Amino acid sequence: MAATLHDVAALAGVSIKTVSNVVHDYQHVRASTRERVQRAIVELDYKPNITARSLRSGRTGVIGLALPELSLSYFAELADAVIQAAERQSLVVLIEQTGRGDREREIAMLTNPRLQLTDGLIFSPLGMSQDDVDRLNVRYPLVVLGERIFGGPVDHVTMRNEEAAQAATEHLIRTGRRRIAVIGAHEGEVIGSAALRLEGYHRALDAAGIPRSEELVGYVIEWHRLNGAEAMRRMIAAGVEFDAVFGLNDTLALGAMRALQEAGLRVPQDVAVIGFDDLDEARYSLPTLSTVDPGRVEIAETAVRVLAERITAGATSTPPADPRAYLTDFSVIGRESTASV
Amino acid sequence: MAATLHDVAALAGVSIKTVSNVVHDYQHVRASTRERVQRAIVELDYKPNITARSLRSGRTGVIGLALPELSLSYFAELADAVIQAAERQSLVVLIEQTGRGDREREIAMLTNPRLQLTDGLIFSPLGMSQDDVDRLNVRYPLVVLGERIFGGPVDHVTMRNEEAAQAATEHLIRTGRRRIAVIGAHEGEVIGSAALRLEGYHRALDAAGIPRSEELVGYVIEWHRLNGAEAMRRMIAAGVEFDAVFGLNDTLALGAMRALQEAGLRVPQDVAVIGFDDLDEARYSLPTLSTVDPGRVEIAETAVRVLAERITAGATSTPPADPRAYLTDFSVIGRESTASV
DNA sequence: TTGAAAGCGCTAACAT
DNA sequence: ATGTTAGCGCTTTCAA
Repeated sequence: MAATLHDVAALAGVSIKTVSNVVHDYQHVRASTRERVQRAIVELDYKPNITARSLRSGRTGVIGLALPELSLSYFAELADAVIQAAERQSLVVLIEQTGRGDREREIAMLTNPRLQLTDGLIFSPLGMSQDDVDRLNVRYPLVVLGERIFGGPVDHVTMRNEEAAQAATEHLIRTGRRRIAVIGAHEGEVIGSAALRLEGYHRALDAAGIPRSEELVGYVIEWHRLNGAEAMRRMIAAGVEFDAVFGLNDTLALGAMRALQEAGLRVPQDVAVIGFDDLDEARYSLPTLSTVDPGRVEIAETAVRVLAERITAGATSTPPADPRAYLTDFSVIGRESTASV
Repeated sequence: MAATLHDVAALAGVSIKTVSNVVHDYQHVRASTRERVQRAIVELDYKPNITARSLRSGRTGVIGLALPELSLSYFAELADAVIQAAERQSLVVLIEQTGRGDREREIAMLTNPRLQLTDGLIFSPLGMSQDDVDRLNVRYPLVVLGERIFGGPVDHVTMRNEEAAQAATEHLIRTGRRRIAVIGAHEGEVIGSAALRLEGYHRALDAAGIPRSEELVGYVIEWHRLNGAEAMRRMIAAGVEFDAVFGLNDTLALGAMRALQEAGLRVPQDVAVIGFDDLDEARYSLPTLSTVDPGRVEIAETAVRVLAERITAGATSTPPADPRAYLTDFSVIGRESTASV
């Protein structure tokens, strides 16, 4: 059995309060007493019981991170960043997976009793929508990521989807491209990353005086390589002419690039390609993929910081009286796939 | 403030024991009483306090997973599998990252107080070695993954590296290849995945009567795409002749494939390529990458099951008196990169 | 400067 | 079938 405060107190010949004082670096402890206690702590290899401490304090030092799936590279890299940011705040991260856009599971996650020993939650929904905004009315600190829900009763951290997508498209236009295909649109969807990024794409076209063309929009169901490749193949097969492709995320762009190469089209000579996300693998494809860094690390750091602040602020009121929205900076990263030819 | 057992008991006009009985589906509760209690539970929205329960029971329902980094696809996919397996056992997973082979951090992780509210740990070291085997003598349930340490005092789950690598090489030989390069060896290393897989490669050559050739071994420092591409480029630049490449993991193989294509070599016509790991992305490269599925899902499931068993068995003795080793089944997955030409 | 003691919310042994 | 009660190990008044 592990040593407790009582064991240490008994060995040092003091009360548990004194041991507790020493453990917490309380100032008013006589030096000799402190030393005696410290020796006992070392001798018994005493470690405070975090569960007991949590029961008293109501804090566990654990935050939850609910995301779709770690197999999706974007979320794996996001989780990496969140864990690192949490570590700097002496917090530890418990990860729950909600699946690829499973609305029901996402809603259920918000009341998951497994989150009980968590001080707060960073939540990245993929299936919920604006209609579900009331579900965010939870009694614990919550920070929401992404662009499924805006204006909720909780803090929100997200990227500048529209502006970043516009910048990516402008990057293509700047290299002289005019027939710019976009891969990854969601049929009839008006919320979420797909809709916002598509809107940014349209704005860039409009600003440049390039007419919009429905045949240049590639629709997909999911944002995986396969879908990107299939949408691209369909467009090629339909005889659509284009000189550039904007993949609404890197994975789609990589899939599209594969389809282009299969069809004998050279990247970037015949077709320039740009993605979105700045995944690790965008740096290693052939050719390397130009993309947009949407500020993933900043998103993680902001989310953890804001959550930690709400936790520290205590249960004054949850949801908070002053929910805030945070937007991260983005940057376009030019690589081989959009190099001038 | 959240409702407690006492609140429910008061409202229902019973003792907390009765409420507890209802919560735990204890049989001997009069139907009318049960219903009254249940109504009170609903009315007060009572949720058992897991921290308090943990303090009593000594269990938290949380297991730790310590791995190098989620940004490394293999570990992201492993974590995904572990979380899913844990969920089936009603366990939740807390993830700690130790970095890319940082021995010190790995050793420190084993005594990390942040793991206190964890019932046990699944540990995937990348920097520790056989010399550190004594460090695994911890006082909590521990399952070790990988091939850095064998014969330790704890349960161990790993893949059949040698046999799987031999099978991958034989797959290449079966398609008529004789000059088989291998990418990813670690200079002077005798333990770990690299050494084991290299040994499997050699065995396959020996069995087929193909002479070993040092010039066909590509050394790298890390197992990333970049290293695979660089090692491949060096070999091509040195004028080494080969008709196949075995990447000691998928990432290396994908990097090597990029270098081959840069050099104008066709895959699989000029050079066949096979990897190791069966990452998601191996299914989407151009050409799709043949690989070995080392049984990642089985590793995760076994690790969680064994850990859960040790936890349930209780603190009879940790380390266990009968540490066991588990080996998973593997399978070679033939895709385009090794298709017959 | 140090100690005594009351809980945090729950489980489980014991009692009725 | 239901109630009483003693802790789990810690923090935190309140006293001394």
